[in-house]
Amino acid sequence: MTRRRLPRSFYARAAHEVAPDLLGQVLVRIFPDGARASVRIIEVEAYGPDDPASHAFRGETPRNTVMFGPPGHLYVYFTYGMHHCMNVVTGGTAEGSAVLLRAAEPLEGEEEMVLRRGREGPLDLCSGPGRLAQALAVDRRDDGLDLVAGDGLWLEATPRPETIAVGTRVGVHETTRRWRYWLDGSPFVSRGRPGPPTAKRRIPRARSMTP
DNA sequence: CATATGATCCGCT
DNA sequence: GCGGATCATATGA
Repeated sequence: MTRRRLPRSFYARAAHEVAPDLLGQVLVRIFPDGARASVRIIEVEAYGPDDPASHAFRGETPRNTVMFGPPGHLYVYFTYGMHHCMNVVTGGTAEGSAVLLRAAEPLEGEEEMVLRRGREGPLDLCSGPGRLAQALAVDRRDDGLDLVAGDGLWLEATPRPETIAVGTRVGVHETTRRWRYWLDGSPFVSRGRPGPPTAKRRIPRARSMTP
């Protein structure tokens, strides 16, 4: 199967527009040792400008510098003393918006991911932001990585996915911005369970975003 | 400096 | 469902 890599223009839109379009897209990882893995994006969350839940809300700091750079780069942060989380920078340069990758479905290289995770079973490999980063061996060395022009990690375009569910973000008590999106009914969603979806939509993917 | 906290995960109950 | 692990980061003294 031949797929096109997502172009910079895909990322250069508002986070809450990019987020649902990321669902179903394939994230490809080439590990430092050359092994390959790929996963299908199942769940994401958008973080925009003027968003109190965003790491960028209080301005640029050494940690979130990448968020204020050009779109299409990876923002990786370390949290809870033991987990890494990966984000895709969106919007315009210096806007400070991004989409958190929360869960995915293993496609290729499951053996590699089992090794990195120390756990078996496809449901336990990438179902959660910390798990996903660990399965793909992503850490702060990957902070700032270019998803469009770099090698090692990139996203490939796929046909439009099934129904998208929408809900509130994990750990964010706010009902106005329902910026958590996942593929409805997928068993690969993370266990940060905010309850049932508050809406289901069929979001047509822009023609330029599909092969 | 000191301290509070977190876009989490896991094991146990 | 709950609490512990474990530390970078941000903030205030």
